[in-house]
Amino acid sequence: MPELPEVETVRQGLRKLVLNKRIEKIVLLYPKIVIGDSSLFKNTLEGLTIKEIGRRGKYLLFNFTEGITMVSHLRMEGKYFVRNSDDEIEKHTHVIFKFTDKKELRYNDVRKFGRMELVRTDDVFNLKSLKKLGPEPIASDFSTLDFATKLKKKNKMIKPALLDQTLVAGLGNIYVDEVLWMSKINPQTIASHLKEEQIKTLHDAIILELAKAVSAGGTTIRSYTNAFENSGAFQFELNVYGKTGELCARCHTPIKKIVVAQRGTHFCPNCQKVE
DNA sequence: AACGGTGTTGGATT
DNA sequence: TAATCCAACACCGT
Repeated sequence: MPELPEVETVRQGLRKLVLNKRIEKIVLLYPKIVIGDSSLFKNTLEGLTIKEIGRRGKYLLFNFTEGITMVSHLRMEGKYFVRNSDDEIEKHTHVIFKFTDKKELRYNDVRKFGRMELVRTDDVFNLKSLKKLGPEPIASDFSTLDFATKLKKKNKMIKPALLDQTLVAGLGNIYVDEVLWMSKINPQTIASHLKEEQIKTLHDAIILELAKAVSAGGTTIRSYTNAFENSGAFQFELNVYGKTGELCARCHTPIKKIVVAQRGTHFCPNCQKVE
């Protein structure tokens, strides 16, 4: 499911739903979702209150009282929603955060790939997974110059380079295909071969596209919903992802799908020529 | 009905 | 060090 726009939309919904709620009890139906000692996870969180919910890249950061943070990654299909404590437990619910007001936050994940982990709030950005993240894709953090310098050193195709989160945080398979189409860059172009002008275009497309997707509440392909269980609307703005065989909006050439770095990759063979 | 593909990440391998 | 491959899991469409 979720790339940066979806995670951000989930974050905004969760803030409205669970901020300042106190956890009375944690129920772990599938403890493997938790990284580290699951009893410690449970014992630590019981009694704490959710004070803020942040985001870094595709990671949600739940800040609790007592200087504790839960780092949560939804991976492919993780989702959070709120239920009453007497509502039936759905099939793929794995973690339940029961609040003192008889509401509960439930973590649901069909594929069980998502993970959550407790760390001291002061140590969050020392986590290996967060430490490696590149800048947030907003103009104030994401410098064109720095992006260009790093790309010139990458002896790797641009698509996997953008997916690995170190050049810029938050892009996944959908938005990478979209921003490359926007920038007329072939996904198999070696990053170091990109021209100055293309890098600038790509940089700006990343910022703009992700901002637009956040405004639209993210992209729902099959299962993504936000914390209120609403779908996003950005799927209607996509130009290449899932459009195999449909005509390119710019030049009317059929969109092609290939595999690049083990990921399905959609592009226009006419607009996005290899450099 | 079996098989390949699915929005992600990180550990193993080279 | 860095690039590449693949497992973790369940479901869906062909």
